[in-house]
Amino acid sequence: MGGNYRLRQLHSSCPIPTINFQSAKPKNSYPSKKTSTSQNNKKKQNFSTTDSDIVKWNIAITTHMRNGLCESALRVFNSMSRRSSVSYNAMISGYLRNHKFDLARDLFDKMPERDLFSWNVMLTGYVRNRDLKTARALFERMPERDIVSWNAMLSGYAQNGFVDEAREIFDKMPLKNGISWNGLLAAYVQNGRIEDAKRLFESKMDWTLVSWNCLMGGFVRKRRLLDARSVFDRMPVRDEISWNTIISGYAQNGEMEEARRLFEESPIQDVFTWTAMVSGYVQNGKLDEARSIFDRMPEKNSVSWNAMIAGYVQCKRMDMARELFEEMPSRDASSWNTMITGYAQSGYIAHARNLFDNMPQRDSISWSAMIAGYSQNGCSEEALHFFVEMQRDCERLNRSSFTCALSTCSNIAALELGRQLHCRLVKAGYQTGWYVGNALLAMYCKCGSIDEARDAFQEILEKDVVSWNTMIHGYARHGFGEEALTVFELMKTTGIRPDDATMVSVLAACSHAGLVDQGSEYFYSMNRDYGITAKLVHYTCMVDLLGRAGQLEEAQNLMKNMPFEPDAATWGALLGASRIHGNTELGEKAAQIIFEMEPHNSGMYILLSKLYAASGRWSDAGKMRLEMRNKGVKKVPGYSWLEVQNKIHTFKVGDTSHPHTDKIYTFLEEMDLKLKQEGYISSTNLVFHDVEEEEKVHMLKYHSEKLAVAYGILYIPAGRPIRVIKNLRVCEDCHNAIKYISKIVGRLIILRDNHRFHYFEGGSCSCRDFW
DNA sequence: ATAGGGTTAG
Repeated sequence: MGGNYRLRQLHSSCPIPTINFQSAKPKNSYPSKKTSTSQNNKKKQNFSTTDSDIVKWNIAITTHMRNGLCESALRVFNSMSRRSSVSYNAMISGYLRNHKFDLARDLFDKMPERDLFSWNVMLTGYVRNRDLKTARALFERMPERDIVSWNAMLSGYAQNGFVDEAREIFDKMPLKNGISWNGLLAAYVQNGRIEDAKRLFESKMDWTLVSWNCLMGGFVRKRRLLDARSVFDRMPVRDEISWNTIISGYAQNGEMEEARRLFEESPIQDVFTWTAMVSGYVQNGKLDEARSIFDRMPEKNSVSWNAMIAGYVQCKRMDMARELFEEMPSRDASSWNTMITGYAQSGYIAHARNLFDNMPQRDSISWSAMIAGYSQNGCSEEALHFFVEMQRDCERLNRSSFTCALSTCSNIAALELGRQLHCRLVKAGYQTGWYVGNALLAMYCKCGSIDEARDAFQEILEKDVVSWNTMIHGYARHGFGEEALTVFELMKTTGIRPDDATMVSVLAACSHAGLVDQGSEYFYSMNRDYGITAKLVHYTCMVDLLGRAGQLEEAQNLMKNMPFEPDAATWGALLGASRIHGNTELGEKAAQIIFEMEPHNSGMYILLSKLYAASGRWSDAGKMRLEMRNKGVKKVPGYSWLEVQNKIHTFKVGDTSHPHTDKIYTFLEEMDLKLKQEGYISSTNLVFHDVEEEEKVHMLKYHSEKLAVAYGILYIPAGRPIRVIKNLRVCEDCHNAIKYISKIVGRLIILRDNHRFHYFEGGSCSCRDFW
């Protein structure tokens, strides 16, 4: 590289022959500060450099570097006959500013005499490069340190989630200033340790305005509005940021009236204030109010446009979103990403792909949006392909792309990839901090590794309500109702208030574990103990709980008497219960109502036709299928997939496209014999009657989950669990067969369907056949 | 002339 070569020359050929400054001077390249003619004359006369000349050249270097012109800066540097350490420092700092880390380090290593500035510049370089280990080593090697060095080290730790290390530095510093105090405060706030932040704040007076804002922002992020407000009220001085923080706090929490009142009271409304209001209304589903504010904004930037677009996207009004997207003056990556997400989640994956291909600059969010889109649309192979490409494309995953990637792993249940991400996350120093812990926890839950989920949960230092909810929900979905309730009891002792989401998980846990009485008790305790008003979703949980336990009468009574109109999910719970307990009449009634609510819900047709088939009403079952065809309802195709050696293998019904198809089918044929010996009978009455008996058996045999399980048994080493994911609910016959298979092959088979986890082991399933 | 911090909207 030219730059390196020239540097080497520079250092090996000292002293450099004096050159004519005038001719080497780049045109218009340095500040036209007045220079006395006498000095210039003197310079010309004896070809020597004065100190004030060096200063001028140094300024030139800095100017070039600030404009991103590293080459020009280097040219100036090379042309100098004498250099001070400032010249070197300016070069090093400039290289770092322009992300040329290696050049900076080379020059630092080669410079003749390093002063405190040089060390501090380099220290910051390592910190910015997030190489805390090397930064610390350099810090220890420094011949002397001043408060700048200490603060740089402190903030390095703080920004990368090493709160305890930051605290260590803070405690060791011989001298602290406002920056040091605020650095530690921000470390706590950014890493979610709001209680520590609060304690620190109370330990001293005379905080700067920024620190007041910082603490208030921390409370807002934790949704502790009362605490945030008390900080706001106690602040000795307020700036725009203080007002904007509290206003957006209220807006994000749906308290729009208070937000509006403060908006009017605020001395200044800037683009932040206005946008906070717009997004507040958007987040509370009040699109018209949001739009009217948006239209009245005196000044908009891309964030404001994006907030409004996101509002339309949320309501799946992609036409309106598109209109604004086309109309906005300058789109940033976020605008594109919002649209991509919107299209992908509305099922327009091709539209999403089109935008993705055409956007000027993709970031990790764009990739994640496509991956999530593909996996939600059942295209897990494309999802995985994009995932691998993303890692290649993004040179460094940042904290939020890690979180996105983790949630992608959760969606497609790619446990191995998730584990790898976990390792890379630790290496990058991101294992703690906002959201990352919860994302890891959720990943392990959804990927079906409840033990690793528990470990991840225990590693979260300051568990928030989301952490607890995720853990409880995870246990519930895995069928570990008792464990879920134990965690819930533990949560109550920590002083974290359960919220309505907690209670959904708790009720679901009772439901999956068949704990009717306990579930009812929890349901009544919601309001009594925690002041939580039961929402429709809680009633639906109760219908599910009672229904599964066979108390269909009670379930119906609850639906009649509850203060809400049942929605499709409520009726769905009743339908599921009717199916389990063979009550065709009730199931039919529920299904009819769901048809009216969701005429294109293919799952319901299939569930109902199975219900008919199960009770031998073949013609009704056939009618359902015909009606489905007439109405143009498309059946969502069933997929199952599993991860083997970092690859996702996807199967659909009767799939023969897999390279190991022959082995899989041979295995299943052999398994068939063994199954029969074990007493398994294929429940052929569960498929449509107008299929020939022989074909029926065939269809059942080749369901996607069976193919995936077979592949797993063949290619996953003995002793390891086989984890299969299905995008729909597991077929009843397959469920039955897999129970037997688990016994015959002596393997643990973990199946995630779109409702819960099934642990097949030794001939039985953790769902106890209720799902 | 060169080095350190933090807060608000998508």
